[in-house]
Formats: sequence, C-alpha cells, structure tokens
Amino acid sequence: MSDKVFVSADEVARKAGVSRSAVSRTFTPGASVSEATRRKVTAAAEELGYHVNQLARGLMRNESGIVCLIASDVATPYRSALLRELTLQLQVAGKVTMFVNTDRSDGSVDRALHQAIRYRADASIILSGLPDKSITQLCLRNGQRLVLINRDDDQPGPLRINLDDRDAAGRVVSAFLRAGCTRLAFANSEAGTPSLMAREQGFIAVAKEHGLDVIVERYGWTGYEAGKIVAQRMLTRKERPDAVFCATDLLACGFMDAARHQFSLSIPDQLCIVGFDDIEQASWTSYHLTTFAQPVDTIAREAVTWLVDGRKDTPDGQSLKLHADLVWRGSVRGG
Amino acid sequence: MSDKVFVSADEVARKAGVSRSAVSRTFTPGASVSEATRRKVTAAAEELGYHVNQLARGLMRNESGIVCLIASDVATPYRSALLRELTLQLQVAGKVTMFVNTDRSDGSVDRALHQAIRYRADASIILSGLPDKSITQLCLRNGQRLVLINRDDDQPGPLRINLDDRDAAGRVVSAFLRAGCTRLAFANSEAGTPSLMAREQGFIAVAKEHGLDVIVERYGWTGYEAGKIVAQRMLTRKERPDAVFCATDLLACGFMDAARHQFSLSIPDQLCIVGFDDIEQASWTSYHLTTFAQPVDTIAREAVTWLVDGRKDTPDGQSLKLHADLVWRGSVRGG
DNA sequence: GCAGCATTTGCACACGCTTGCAAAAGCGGA
DNA sequence: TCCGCTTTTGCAAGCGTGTGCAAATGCTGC
Repeated sequence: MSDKVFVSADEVARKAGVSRSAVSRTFTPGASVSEATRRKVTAAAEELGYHVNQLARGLMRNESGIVCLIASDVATPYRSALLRELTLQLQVAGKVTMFVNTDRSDGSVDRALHQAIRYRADASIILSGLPDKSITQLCLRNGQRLVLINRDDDQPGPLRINLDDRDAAGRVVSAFLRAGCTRLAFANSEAGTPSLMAREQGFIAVAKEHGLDVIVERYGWTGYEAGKIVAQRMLTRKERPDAVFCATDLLACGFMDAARHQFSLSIPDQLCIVGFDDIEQASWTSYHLTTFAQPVDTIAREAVTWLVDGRKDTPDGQSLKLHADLVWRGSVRGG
Repeated sequence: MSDKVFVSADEVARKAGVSRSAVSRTFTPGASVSEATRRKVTAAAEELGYHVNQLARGLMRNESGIVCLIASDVATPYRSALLRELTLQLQVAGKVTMFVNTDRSDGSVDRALHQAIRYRADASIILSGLPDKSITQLCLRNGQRLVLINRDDDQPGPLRINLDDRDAAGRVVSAFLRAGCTRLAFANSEAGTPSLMAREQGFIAVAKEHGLDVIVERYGWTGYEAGKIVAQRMLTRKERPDAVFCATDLLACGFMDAARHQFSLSIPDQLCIVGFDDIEQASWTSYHLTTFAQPVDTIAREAVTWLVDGRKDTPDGQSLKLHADLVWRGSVRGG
C-alpha cells in the first residue's frame, strides 16, 4: 500500500495556478467559475490524472451518492433480472450501487442496513427479508430513504412496491375454468414469503367463489427441485389435478419436467399450468409456459425515481400496487 | 434532507465523558483502550445509535474497504452465479461490493473504473470487457488492485484468472470419439470473447490432430436464441454433424431444443452435445446436459484472497489457469 | 478616468475521523 | 513516599473536499 498516491485538488490548483476552491468549483456543477479558469483547471486535472475524492465530497455534502441493494438468492433468474434493472436505472440516475448479499438467516438484513448506515448510503432497497422495526426507524431518522419490494410491511416511511397478487390469482382461475379444468391445485414452497402466500390465498379464495376446492402442496425452498417434488406428491394422489398454478416459474419448470418425464402427461392436453415471474426459461421451447410477467422495469423505475428526486413533498413513501400481465404461451388450453 | 442527523463521535464522547480519541479507539480493532472506557463508550454509542462514518474513516486511512465489481449481462445464469459467489466471499473478507453494470459499448468499462477511482475503491474485479491500458495504469498507480476474470490480457499488474479452455476442448474431442462420432461441429456466438475463441480454436486443433474437420457456425450474442439459430443452420446442411460442442450452456440449451423439436432428433442417440459453464438449467431434466463446470468458488476465492491479504509480496498478479471438470450427464453416449 | 454593478476568486472554516506524541495515570517494589 | 515502568488518555494536526463571505476583478455607461 504505497502512500500518497492519489493526486489531490491542491496539486491541480498549484499546477493550474489557481486556488483550490477554483478546482473544487470546476467539478461542482452549477458553481461559479469563469470559462478561462475552468479550462486551465480541466487541463491540469487531465494531465495529472485527478479524480474527485467522493469520500471527501460525501463527507462534506452529507450525501454519498451510494444506494444500498439488499437481496438474497441473487443467482435466481427473477432476482438477477430485477437486480440488473435496478442497478441500470440507478446508474443513469447518477447513483452508485452498493450490493449486499444476505442469506435467509435472521439479522442478516439488519447487518446489511448497518453497513448502509456506516457508508452513509442515501437510500437502501430491500428485496429479501424484512428489517427490524428499530433498524427501519434508525435509517429513516438518519435521512436514509427505504424501498421495500414485494415485502408486505405496513410501517410508514419506506416506499412499498408490491404486485397485485390476488388479482393475478383471480385471472388464473378464470383461465383454468375457460379451459374446462375442474380440479385445481396450487404448488408452493415453504418459504412463506408474503407474495407467495398472497398468490396462494388469492387463488384459493377466488376458486371458492366458483365453488371449487384447491389442492395445495408446499415443499422446500422456491426452486426447480421443489417443483419436481411437489409434482410427484400431487400427481400420485388418488384424484390428480388437471390445472395447477405454480407460485413461481422455477417451481413450474420443475413441475412440468416431472409431469412429462415421470408421469408422461401431456401439457396442456392433460394438465394446464400457469407460473409467475416470466423468467427467461419460461419462454424456452421445452417449457413455453403461460405465466405472469413481473413489471421489472416499472418496479425499478418507480423505486429509483422516488429515491432520487424524492424531496420533502413525499417524505413518507406510499404503497404501490402494480399490475402483472398474463403472458399467454402454450401451457394452458385455449389461450 | 434534514441536516445534522447522524450522530458523531463527538457526541458519543461527550455523553460517555471521555475524549473523542477514546471513542475512535474503541471502534478501531487493536487500539489501546482500557476495558472501563470501552464499556462506557459502547454503552453511550448504543444509546445514541452511533455508527462509524466509513467515508471519514476511509478518507483518513486512505482505504475505503470498497471493492468494485464490473460486469455486463448480469442476469445471465453463469454471470449471476459468479457474481453471487464473489460478493459472498468479499463480504466474509470484510469488504463491501460496489457494483457497476456495463453494457457492451466501448468505454463502458473505463467509465466504471473511473467511478471506482472516485470512490477510492481498494480493488476492482472485471468480468466483462477490457479496460484501456491507460486506465489500467491509472488504477495500478493509485494503488488499486485489479483482477481480470476470463479476459485474455497480457499486461502485468492485474491478477488474471482463466480456465484452461484448450485442455477442456481436448477432452470433448476424446469424449466424442469414444462415443463413435465422426462429424464434429462447434457452435459459437459472434461475441468473440477470448474464452469463447479459445474453446473454438482448441477444439478445432485437437480435432485436426485426429484427422477430423470441424464445422463451425457462429451467430449473434451468446444466448439461448442464438443456440437455436445455430442449430437451424447446422442441421439443414447436406452433411449434418453428429456431435456438437457448444461454447456455452445457454447456446447448448437452445441448440438442444431446436434439434429435438424442430428436427426431431434424439439426444444422445443421433446427436451428442457438450456445453460449457454448468449453469443450473444444464441439470434440469429437459436438458440433462454433459458440460464443463466453471469452478466458480475457486475463482472467487483466488480473487478475493489475492485482493485482501495481497501485500508487497505479490505486487504483480500472476496468471492463474484453472481446471474445468467435465460433468457427465445424458447428452453424450457412453458416459 | 470613474462610479455602479455583476461576476469571479481566495480565504478559512467545517465535515468526522485516525494517530503520533507527550502528559497522566496506574502499579509494584524499595 | 518515591522511583521506574507500562498502560491509558487527551491534544492537535491532518485527510480532501464544499461553501459562505468578503475582496478583487471585469464590464458598461458616463
């Protein structure tokens, strides 16, 4: 670690023959500098390889330009897509993403938020888990804005972005009925995430309105393997369902593979399937899955705009409920 | 933006009835503080909700604790898996990840590195693209360590981690020959990434040693759709190949789907296929793809340990060549 | 040349922290 | 009680930047 390596504004000022304030102002948009000095400064800066020290600037301005992204299971198709979109939009908004990978253990999110505070992040976006109330308060008290995505929480302050899962569930029932299905089922994991549970309960409720019971099966963590196992359990029942709504596309992919290769069922002729998320694999020929598209870009846009130009006018974030479009492919009869 | 929100070490010191230095030392591992004062300080800090300002600390220590991760196509299965592993390992090493999403345009990586410099990142890890030599020099001159993953570059300074692609290609040829295949092909994209080209050239070279020509087809960007199109082109040729090595698992998945559903070919009976990366989907029942596993954890471990405890002893990073294991599944005869 | 004004410049302080250095405190033995 | 020693503590100088304020400069119209 060789010391004294970075060139500072002082050195630039000396080389350009101006004061250090002039250098500072040159790199501060909207500050008052004459065109002549600005040119001298930029020339000297270029030559010396000067770069504003954002640590120092953040210290002064009390605004680091950092936004903290907190998520688990980032290698998952849906998560990584959302992450991609968020970082992209943050970048165009001139923010910098600090990324924290949480596990599913308690306190993991809290630790992440503490890190965000230590680095004086301007805001944090939480995709997984739920922070302790006290930590939330701490963040808000420190002027840090908070966004919760797909986390059902009712404390005021953070912006909460959710999908209308119940509404989506209702549309699945209609689709299944239109396809002539009568034995409905819901495939879920044991994760118990708010959005997962909302889909399950919405589906059951709407089915009941039509006088139908729903077979529910849950297993393990929300992934491909769990989907296969849920399928094995459901399809060995005495009365096997003819339409299943999977809480997630990953579950659906596993379910389809088991249904086809272990039970030799033909989709959608003998079994209709609907997923959720519209991950890339849902469009692959082997699956061609009818599913709900998460409005990833809208989610990201809403989050970022609220964070960035959110001022006094919206101190408390409202609760946003977004609509998920049903993408018709080949896993349900009569699209 | 309500001002004066964060509690500073001064306030903690006042509340605890000690000097500011005592507070600072309490939060500096290895500093000299008596047990009595430490307790007083931590109590006061807890009560006030004090958190060390890393911006200020980084400014003093000239070491921010930030590591910059630079990558494009992050929603891709392989990339997201590598990213996950890297952030995970960086976290246990006590570093913080700053994530920059690049596109495939020129200068995108350079901009990312400039950002890393502005935030005084301790190091940068580059997964995509290649920075301009001048920028590399700038980073190194500023004491910033650099890791290049799967980028073929020969400038000294950065640590370069690569796979032994040629060796892997050789093992594919052997596998195909053992399966009795005679018409070999290589499916690639037009991305021209060093690792992609190394696989292609290695495959061709080894095949030639066995007196075999290789049909090569390239199309578009390295993804599922490109795999389908490459398959359509290859399988409509007068003499259709009976064994194809796909540069990437995504290409292989697309290739398999086209081969099965558009050409009604049976894998591996009529067509053997090998991929590269061992993404999660390769293990799905619909594909069951024989492929090379990227040693993601080893890559991440090597990168992080070199970054973290890399001291004067290894000022210049060496070039690491890692081995990729072949994972036998069902897409090649006679595993 | 000079008053009157708008624009630009430099000074100096602040931001929150670490750390070298010297003074203070603790401690055991005579 | 005092001495020599080790441990702990406080002081103050920095780290690189932004910005209010007053002085300086430039420009326009006499």
